Amino acid sequence: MPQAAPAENPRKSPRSRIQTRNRQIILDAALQVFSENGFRGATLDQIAAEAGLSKPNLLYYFDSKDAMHEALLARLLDTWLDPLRAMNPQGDPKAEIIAYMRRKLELARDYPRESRLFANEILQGAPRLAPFIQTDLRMLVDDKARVIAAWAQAGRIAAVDPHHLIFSIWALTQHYADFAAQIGLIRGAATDPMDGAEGFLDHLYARLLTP
Amino acid sequence: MPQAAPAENPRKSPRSRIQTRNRQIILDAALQVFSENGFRGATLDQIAAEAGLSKPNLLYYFDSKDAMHEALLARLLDTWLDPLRAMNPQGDPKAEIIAYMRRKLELARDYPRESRLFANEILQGAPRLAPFIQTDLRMLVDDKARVIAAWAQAGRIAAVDPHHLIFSIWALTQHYADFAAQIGLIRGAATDPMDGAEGFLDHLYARLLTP
DNA sequence: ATCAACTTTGACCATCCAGTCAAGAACGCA
DNA sequence: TGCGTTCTTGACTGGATGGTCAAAGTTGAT
Repeated sequence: MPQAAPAENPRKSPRSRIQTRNRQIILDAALQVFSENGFRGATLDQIAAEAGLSKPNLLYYFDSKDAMHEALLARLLDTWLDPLRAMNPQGDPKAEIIAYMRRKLELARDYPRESRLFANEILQGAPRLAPFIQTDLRMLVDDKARVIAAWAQAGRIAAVDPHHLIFSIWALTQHYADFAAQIGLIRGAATDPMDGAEGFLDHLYARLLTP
Repeated sequence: MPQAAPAENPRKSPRSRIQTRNRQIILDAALQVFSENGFRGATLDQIAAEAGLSKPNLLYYFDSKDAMHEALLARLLDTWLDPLRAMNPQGDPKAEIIAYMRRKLELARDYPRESRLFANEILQGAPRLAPFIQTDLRMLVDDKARVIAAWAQAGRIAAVDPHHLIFSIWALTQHYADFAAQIGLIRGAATDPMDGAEGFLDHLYARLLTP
């Protein structure tokens, strides 16, 4: 009985140094390839090449292409909600909202591949994220929407639809990651696509929210 | 010599009623499938099923899967620039910009599949649209950016970066088409994802642009 | 040094999928 | 109705691709 039964254990909870290291390398490569080509557009051979490992080796660490994708999404969701969670109902309304926008903009700048992976997923109708969006994300958004509504009610910010406000922050910040190719082609590849974005968005939300 | 030489002519410039009708049916089906699954995720079998035609029949009207995709993008670009083109340098600045935003929002509402097709393309790095974006779109954007800059200079609207202003309009309007799945899951599938969007965006740009 | 467990890979398989082909069906003009 | 042209399709092909397998290489505890 060769290759006894490393089948299940090692992949679920990596223990050895090699395990952790290679799983990390594979996920990085997979993120690169998935975010560039979408799930179906990505091939294991591409990921293997990117990771510098053989294709069967990939499948030693992950049960399937799907498993890699799932692991990436799980890793992503871990940090995706944090910026919104951090919005403090006790803080200054305008400052809190703008700080949230800035954190999202930072995510778009620092993790554009994650943003594109997410965008790809939603574009396809969110087949794998629907459960998460419908529950965790929805509850969080509804919660914060109530906070914003209360701020507006109290006249501490202008009266705006809280949901649309949140959507606008998502749209405006993620646009710089998801549509970077377009921005680069229009403003010239030389200039950083995000140059001036923070100033513009600061100004926009300051204007929008001032009562 | 069977199937003499319908090879080139009929596909380039459809003449018969059947030609026009079936090319149309195929493009509609292809748009549906491409926008749902991306180019690589779409299969000819899916498109054939959606169109109610056999796969070889598809390839009688279009030389390849690529040709269908190209035809769709060409058709899309025909109308994609019009709303921005229509922005009138002689008109009232704020009204012109808001009218442009509204036209884009209408496009997102009426042609969400086209919007997603476009988004898919840009997400993949705009491989097939780069030539168009780098020339036609870029020139148009630069042109209108100058108009907006002049308006700002003259104090007729608030001082904003014209490029970021245009990007913000793209981001905010297309978001409702491209991320419709997410919005639907958060606000409940019952309510129209675009409900309240126009009011919110009107308010946003009115606030942003008032000097 | 030894051995069992862990890691790596070349060769392979089954399926999917874009595209081909030749024969047959439908159309439209005489 | 007859006939050339236009349409349609079942059966097929070649290459890509996700995944398997058994053998070989490596590691680390004793």
